[in-house]
Amino acid sequence: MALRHAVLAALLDGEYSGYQLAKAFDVGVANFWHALPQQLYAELAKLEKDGLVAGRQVVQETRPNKRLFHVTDAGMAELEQFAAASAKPGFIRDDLLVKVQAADHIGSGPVIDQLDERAAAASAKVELFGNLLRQLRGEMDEDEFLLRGERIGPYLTCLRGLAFEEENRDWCLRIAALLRRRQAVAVEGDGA
Amino acid sequence: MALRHAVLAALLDGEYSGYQLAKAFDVGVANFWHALPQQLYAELAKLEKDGLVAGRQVVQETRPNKRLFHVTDAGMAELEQFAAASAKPGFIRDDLLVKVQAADHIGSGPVIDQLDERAAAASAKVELFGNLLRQLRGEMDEDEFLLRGERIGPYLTCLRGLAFEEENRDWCLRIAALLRRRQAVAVEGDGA
DNA sequence: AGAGTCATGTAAGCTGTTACATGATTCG
DNA sequence: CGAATCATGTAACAGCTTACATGACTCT
Repeated sequence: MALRHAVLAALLDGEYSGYQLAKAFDVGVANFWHALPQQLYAELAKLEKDGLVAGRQVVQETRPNKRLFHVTDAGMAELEQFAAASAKPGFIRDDLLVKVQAADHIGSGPVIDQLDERAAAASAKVELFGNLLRQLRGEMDEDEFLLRGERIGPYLTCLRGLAFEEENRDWCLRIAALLRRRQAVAVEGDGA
Repeated sequence: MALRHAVLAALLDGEYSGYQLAKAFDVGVANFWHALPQQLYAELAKLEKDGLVAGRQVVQETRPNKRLFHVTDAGMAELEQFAAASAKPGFIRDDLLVKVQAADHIGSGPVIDQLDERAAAASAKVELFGNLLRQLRGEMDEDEFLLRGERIGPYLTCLRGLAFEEENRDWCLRIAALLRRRQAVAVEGDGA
């Protein structure tokens, strides 16, 4: 059970519909977990069946009706139990790393392009996370907020996401530049 | 197909048995992908059936016989095609982040312990990766090696792994310290 | 008029994890 | 003499991704 607890943790911030959760777990944000809408609808159904979340129907006029979910007492207990259990280490698993690993045995051109793309995507996320952090802490400065803020969970995971994307961006740019320089060196070598 | 290409990329460095690959893809190293032994044996069987790798039997006297695999021409073509296809972004997916996200709604004690553990594990990996990098570049200094070294793929992915684990360690230590301070502040508040 | 958003799912297939199974050798 | 290493798998299950399906409303 993996997504299960991520959904419960997300619902701590208030009531959300499947659709709203889907946006939060989407490519754009995904500061502490990632999942597709289908998975979320399925997981919410299971969570409700197990009594860990409860939903209430909200009738809308100009929009389709929706169901807003919140965590039940049983859900809180489940989360607490999860938090106490030992966590397995999280791993990097990234296609782009595989390509870089192979880059000197295959054509590095396409890999360089993808490093550039990824760097741009990472930059965008850095900015996004920066904005999100500013929004979460509001008027307070960071130290003050972290010590006395009421809901710091999302802020902390967002900090991790920010650091991750910054590293990502820097690494991609560095490796792209390097592979380009190596291409140039290889051509020189051919000429001599 | 995900693991598939990771295995092909790993086999670019030479011949490996399933067992040896399993160690490389294990918790300890896993600088660009992670997988369990069972998965690797299964994947190698599939890759061989598809003609992307070929194995040769090595008879040993004091040890069980083993099969060493290498990438075929078809395998290289497959890798090249993979490298050209656009990569989907890699996501963070980590139990510990979920726990931190929920930390201010549940008991933060167990979470703090796990942050400490994770920081220690990350430190160990930082050292491991540092050694690996030194070993890979040998006598050369880094810039020289990166520009003119023959096989830099593993070095580059290891750099990414190193940066990731350093971030991981720093974040865990920072958050653990913070949550402890908040516990102290909360107690003060109760007393007042 | 077409694209995007709101809103919710089903079904099939692929990938990854957990548990189980075996057996000799080497190291402490 | 017990634990770890070498060496290879099978079987069952859980989790994730891709493709498909529907329909009204809003913005450009």
